[in-house]
Amino acid sequence: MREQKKQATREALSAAALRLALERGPDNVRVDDIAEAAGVSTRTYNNYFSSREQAIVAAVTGERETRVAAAMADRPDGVGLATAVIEAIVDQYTAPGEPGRDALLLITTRPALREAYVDTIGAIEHPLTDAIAGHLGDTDPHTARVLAASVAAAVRVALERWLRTTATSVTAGGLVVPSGSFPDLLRTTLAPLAPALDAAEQQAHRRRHP
Amino acid sequence: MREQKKQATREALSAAALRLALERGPDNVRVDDIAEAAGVSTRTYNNYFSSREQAIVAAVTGERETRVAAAMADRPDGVGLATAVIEAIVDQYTAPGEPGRDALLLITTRPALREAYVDTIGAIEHPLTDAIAGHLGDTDPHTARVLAASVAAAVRVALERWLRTTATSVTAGGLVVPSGSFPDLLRTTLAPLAPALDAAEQQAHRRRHP
DNA sequence: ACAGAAAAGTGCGCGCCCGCAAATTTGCGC
DNA sequence: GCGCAAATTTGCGGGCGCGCACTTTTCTGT
Repeated sequence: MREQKKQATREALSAAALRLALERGPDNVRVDDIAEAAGVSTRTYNNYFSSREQAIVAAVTGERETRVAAAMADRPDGVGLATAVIEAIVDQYTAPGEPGRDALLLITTRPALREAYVDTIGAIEHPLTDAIAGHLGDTDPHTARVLAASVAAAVRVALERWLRTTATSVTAGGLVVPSGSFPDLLRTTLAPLAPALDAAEQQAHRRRHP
Repeated sequence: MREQKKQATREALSAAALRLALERGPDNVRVDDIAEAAGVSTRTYNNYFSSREQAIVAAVTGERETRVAAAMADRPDGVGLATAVIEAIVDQYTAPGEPGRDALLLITTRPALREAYVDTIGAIEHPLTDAIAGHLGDTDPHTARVLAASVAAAVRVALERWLRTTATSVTAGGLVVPSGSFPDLLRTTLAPLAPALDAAEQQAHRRRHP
């Protein structure tokens, strides 16, 4: 029950942060406002988030770790590791849909928020490590960790590229007009890592059937 | 000449930061002290570094980008890409030697400094990207970028592991007693990425000789 | 139900970060 | 050398981040 309340507070804080940022623009939101809107003290706010940007993007990226873990768990063991990983990640960026469209627009527009958003990608490393380790048979968790970190790095590269190209293509209509879908970009970006994932998988297989 | 003076100021600042941190311990160094020691205003200090930690670790990691670029340039084209990259990186962590031994001890001891130190690894991405792109023939800079980012991520993983294991093995004598050499750990950690580097190299080769 | 422990929230205070605009220094053409 | 433009430095002011000690809330065992 403690845990529940904690998550509730955290969510209230990031929700308030996002709402206020959308209403007045991020630069016109004081930390005090966010804390007050969530009904906690400023100090408590800082116990949850160490920057305004973090609080705002958390409203969008909150349960990504869970979602990644679920997406990996959904892939049956039959499919190759590389495909499983790549498609699990692509899933993350196809589902979001409507609710946070203007939120994403806000984030991708302001440099400070963009940076904070990109930084959140690191959060997928842990679930990815576990999932990959599972596929590899837990024989070498070290390899799983390296591969997960590499995948996260590649996703970051894809995001940066996408943000850079779309930064100039945000039209007056207020809608993002990406030059190509982000899922495609993700697949292209992750492709160079497939050989590494395949090799690890094969080696694990070899180790299981010597 | 402007550029010279700027670099001089930067170096003076990080040198002062490191010296003071070593003398009094990092927590007893005010930003004002660093600025004063370097003969500039506090505000100028903040134009160069956005945190005390950054200034301190910069004294050790300053020209890493240059060194990585040089190490990659030294490898002849004959050697495989994977080997070239791995050995170029290993070079970075075998050469340092004496001058900053106590500095490194300080950095690896304090959590805040450790984090800042680990964060500096991202700086190798750019030179690595260029070098890899060179080896791949500039046909697909995107792939080079992804591979460089992955390598950097792997190095970060190696560092984190090394820091974690050595954190508990710092003895009363004040000397680090790593459980195995860091270069070996680096090679092991980077190994899973070799297939990806090889595959990219082969593909580039195929593209050059269709 | 109650006492004590453990954890979350809070007020205070210090120092740091950084935008802004004015002052100073540097670079360049004459 | 001189003066102008560009770049760098600086002081100021506001807001933020966080350690610390303390209060309040929640959990646990009896």
